[in-house]
Amino acid sequence: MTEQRTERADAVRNRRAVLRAAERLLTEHGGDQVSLDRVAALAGVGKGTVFRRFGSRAGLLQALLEEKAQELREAVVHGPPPLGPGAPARERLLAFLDGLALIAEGNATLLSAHGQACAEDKYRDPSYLFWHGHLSGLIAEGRPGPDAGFLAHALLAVFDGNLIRHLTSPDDPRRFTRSVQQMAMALLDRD
Amino acid sequence: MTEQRTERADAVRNRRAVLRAAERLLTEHGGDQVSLDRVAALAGVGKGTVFRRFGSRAGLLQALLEEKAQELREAVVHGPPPLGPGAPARERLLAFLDGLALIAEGNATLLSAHGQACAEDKYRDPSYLFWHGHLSGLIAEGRPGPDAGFLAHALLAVFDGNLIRHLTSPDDPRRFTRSVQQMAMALLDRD
DNA sequence: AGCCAAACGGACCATCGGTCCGGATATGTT
DNA sequence: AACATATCCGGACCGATGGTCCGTTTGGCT
Repeated sequence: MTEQRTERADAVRNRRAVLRAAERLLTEHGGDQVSLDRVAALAGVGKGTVFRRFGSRAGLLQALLEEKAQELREAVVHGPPPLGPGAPARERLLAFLDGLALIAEGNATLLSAHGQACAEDKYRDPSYLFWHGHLSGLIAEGRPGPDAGFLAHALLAVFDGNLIRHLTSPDDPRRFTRSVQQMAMALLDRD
Repeated sequence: MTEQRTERADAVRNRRAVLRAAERLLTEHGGDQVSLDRVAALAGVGKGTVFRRFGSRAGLLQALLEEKAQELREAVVHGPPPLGPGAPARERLLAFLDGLALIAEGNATLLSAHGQACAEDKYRDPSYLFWHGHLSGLIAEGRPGPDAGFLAHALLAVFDGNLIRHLTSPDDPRRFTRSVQQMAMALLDRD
C-alpha cells in the first residue's frame, strides 16, 4: 500500500529524510516555521521532491501524523484487549482514548499545524474516518442511541493541538488524558 | 469601548464598509476567497486601512465574529431568563447552546476562516474566554466537579466551522443544535 | 481660513505553496 | 560493461498573500 511497484532506493531515502526534517523543524521550532522550503533544505533535497512525495503541505503533515498513529491503529485492529477486540466497549473506549491522548500530547505542535493546513477535508480524510468509525462503534455499543456519530466527532474535536498545548503543563503532563477519559465516562455511564 | 476618544467620521464609515465587504465575500464566495486585497477592493478602501483598523486578517475575522455574537452576549449578561440570569443552570445552558448554535449554523464559513486564521491565540482571545467562562460556570453549577473548565472547552470545540458544514444538511438545518444539546444533557444529567 | 493630528491609499516587500522541465540516476537487459 | 529508459531529482520560477511604510489627503476644531 505504501509502494506501487518497485520503488527506487533514492525515493525511499528521500521520503524518510523529508519526514525526519519536518519532524525536527516541528519540535525544535514553532509549527509555523515548517515551510516547505525549509523542510526541503534541512532534508538536503529539492523542493519539488517534497511535493512529488507528499502532494502538498497538508499531505506531508498527514503522512507524519499517520506515521505517529500507525502503531495505535494496528493495536486497535489486531492487538490484544483492552485496546484490541475482545474487551467490553467501555474499557476499549477508555484504552483507546488513553492511547490517542498519549500520541496527541506528544505531538501537539504537529496536530496544530495539521489542523491549520487541512481546511475542510479533515472530515473526509481516511485517517479521521477510521478513528471516527472506531469511536462511533464503541459508543453505540456502550450506550445505544442515535447520536453516537456526533459524540464521536465531539470527542475527536477535543484533540486540538492548540487546546492540548493550552491545557498541558509540564508538571501534570497527562492531565488532558484524564479529562478526556472522564468526559467519555460521563457520556457513557448515564442511565 | 469600541472608540477611544472622538473617532473620525471616515474611519467609522470605512470600518463598516470593510466589515460588510468581508461578510459579502465570505457568504458569496468560499471562505478562502477572503484575501485582504479583495476585501479592501470591494470595500472601496486601501489595503492599509484594513490593517490599521483590524491589525491582521485574524483581527478582521474576529471583529466580524464578535459582531455576530454581540446580541447573544448581551442577552446572556443582561437579558431575561432563560438566557439571562435567573433560570436554573440546566435551562440556561440549553438556551445558551441553542443561541450559540444558531449563530454558528448561520456562519459556518466565517467560523472556519476564523479557526484557520487564529492559530494558537484562540484560547486567549477575550471573546473565547467569555464564552468559556459562562459555560464553565453553568456546568459547575449544574454538575459540581473539578473538570467543568475542560467540559466547557469540549463543548466549544464542537463549534468548528468545518464540522458544522460537514454535519448540516439543508433539510434538517438544526440537527447540529439538537446534537449539541443532547450532548450537554448527557454530560449534565447523570447521577 | 488655516492648522494638525488622524486617517488614507496603494506601492512595496518577504515569503509561501505549488509547478515545471532539463538533467541526473537507478535499475533491468543484453 | 555498456546501454536504454522509466523514474526521480533539483531548484528556478510563478502568482498570490499577509503585512509594512510613507507621502498625501481629510476631517474637525479654533
